[in-house]
Amino acid sequence: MLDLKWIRENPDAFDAALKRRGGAPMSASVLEMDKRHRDAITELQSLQNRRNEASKQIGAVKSKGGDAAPIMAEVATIKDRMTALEVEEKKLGEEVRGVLLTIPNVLHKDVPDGKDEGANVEVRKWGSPRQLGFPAKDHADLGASLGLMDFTQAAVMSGARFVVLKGELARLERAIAQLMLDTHTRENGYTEMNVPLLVKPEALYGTGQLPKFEEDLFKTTNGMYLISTSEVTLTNLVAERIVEGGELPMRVTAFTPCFRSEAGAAGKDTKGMIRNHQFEKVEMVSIVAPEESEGELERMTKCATGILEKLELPYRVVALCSGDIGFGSNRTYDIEVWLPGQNTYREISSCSNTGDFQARRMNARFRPAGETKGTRFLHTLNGSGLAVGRTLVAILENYQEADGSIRVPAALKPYMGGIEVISSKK
RNA sequence: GGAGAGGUGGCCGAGUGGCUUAAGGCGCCGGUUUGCUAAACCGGUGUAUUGGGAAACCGAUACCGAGGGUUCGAAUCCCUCCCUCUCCGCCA
Repeated sequence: MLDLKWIRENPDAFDAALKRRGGAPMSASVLEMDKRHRDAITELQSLQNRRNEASKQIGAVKSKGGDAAPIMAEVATIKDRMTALEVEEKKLGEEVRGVLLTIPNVLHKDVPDGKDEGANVEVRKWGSPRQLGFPAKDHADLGASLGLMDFTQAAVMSGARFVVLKGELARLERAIAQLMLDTHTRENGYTEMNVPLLVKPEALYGTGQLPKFEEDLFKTTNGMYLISTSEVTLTNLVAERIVEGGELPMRVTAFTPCFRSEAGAAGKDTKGMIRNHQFEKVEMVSIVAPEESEGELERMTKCATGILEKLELPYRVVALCSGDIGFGSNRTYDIEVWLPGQNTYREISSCSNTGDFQARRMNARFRPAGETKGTRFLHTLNGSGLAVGRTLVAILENYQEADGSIRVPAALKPYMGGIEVISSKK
């Protein structure tokens, strides 16, 4: 959510920011609504002031045995106006907030302009695709021929976009998550958390999935939602809180399932486990002071790419352009891993700085160290570290051998109980 | 799910309709005293919105779990909901 005061003082910059996102100017309508709201507040407060004074007089007069009827009559005359104003003020306030909740974050000045993902800019590249010397298979074919990846039976119980992993592949997924968590907790300063997978709508308003992207989520019959990413729960750890400055930076990570309806993705990535309704992800969230967030984004991106380097998987880092960047983010780096089966780089992580955008929605503030009064909004960042399912895909495709077996990456061997090669059980 | 007890500022805790602009204490900040520390004493100490001001600041309004209601006036009375604790039942 944007700062209404900032919009008041910088209407032109606000409209320019909307334009970069491909939106129409809104400053005039927002400020008009804001003006009506504030006028209502001002009038209501002056009436409340008069009522409070009159009520005190009534008490004083009555205690002396006098006649308070004239003053009571005066209060009665302003009562109707007050009731109406209360209703109006509330309605106008909700109207303003409702509009603010649908406005995307202001982009960082260095975000490249562009209409869609075609305009994203490659920032750096690491490793080079291995020369296989035979035609690459994709992960779905590899998994099926190993007898350890079953989409058919998953569809029987759950429908499309689900998978059943078996034996060494199930273990491999667990091993990948272990490596990621161990790396982030031991080397990168993150604290491991175990968080809820079901949340109230408020939590999703806080991180920005609601109100605009409800169709991407699974909703339960009692009005809760399955999380689409543990960014939601990890970031909401500071919701409605005032954090002491000395506690910053807060770095938290979690390994959780994620649930997405993939409403707008019909026909996209229908084969394999690239785009499933349920997948596992290790997420990183950093809560920092405003001055630190730009540096933290670079740091977090390196924490994510560090995993790919441990796994010796070639990747590139891409700066998202204005047309491709997420609603709440002011700047995003996508990390794309090389997939021989698709002969291309595919997204495996997305690291975003949301500035104070989510913090405003969540009312997440901090008191700078050494200051006793006053609070400021925190800055929040989130990044996948990494998508575990897609990492498994990348390992299958990059470590495949001509006979369809999979070598276990060196970094994962300690987590695989000595297994060096995953081969067909047929 | 059943029965009971609760939810008041950073923390503890008083407060059953108007001398409460939420007592008192702890903590924290500043000051006095002091060779230093401690103690003692004095003063200060929330959040948000709104109005005024260039600003430091000054005024107003709201906030005692949340939302409604009664009343000239609500932390206090009424209704609904949420959460916590204890016991019982069920359960991984």
